[in-house]
Amino acid sequence: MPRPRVGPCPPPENIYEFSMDAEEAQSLHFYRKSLEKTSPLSKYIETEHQQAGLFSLSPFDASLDDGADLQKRRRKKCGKCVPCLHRENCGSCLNCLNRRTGKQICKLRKCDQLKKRRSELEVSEVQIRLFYDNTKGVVYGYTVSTSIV
DNA sequence: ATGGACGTATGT
DNA sequence: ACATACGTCCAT
Repeated sequence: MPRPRVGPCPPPENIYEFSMDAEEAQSLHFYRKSLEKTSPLSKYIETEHQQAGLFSLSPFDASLDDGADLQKRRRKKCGKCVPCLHRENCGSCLNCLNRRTGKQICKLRKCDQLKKRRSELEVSEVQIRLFYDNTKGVVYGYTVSTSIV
């Protein structure tokens, strides 16, 4: 795998944008994972790619790992909504008062995403940006983002 | 519909 | 090992 250029900007090669469904995105992710296992340098290079911002570290991208039990894996708080930004437990909601047996986060801190049933969330498509050099036919990296309807 | 209990995934 | 809190089941 080629080395990415380090820095805040993507390398000046072509950027190819397209969308794929979640299943295709998983295949791409598995392919990347298999490359990591077969190349001794791959882990190091992967880190460089991440530092260069070429691979998405978004929660959804992480969730593409091991897609077999995607449905079973616990979701994580988004970290950006108002409830997530609350640092302190209110101490007076039912969840706070029932902390020991209830094992639930303070109601004021409950992430907006996690309030929804998983069945209410539908990933419509996955946007991919490929960074590549078409003179060499080399892909330097990609980013992944999802849209949810 | 709402809340309580609990197993256990997840991160440290 | 331990704390947190998600997912699920059950009662109301």
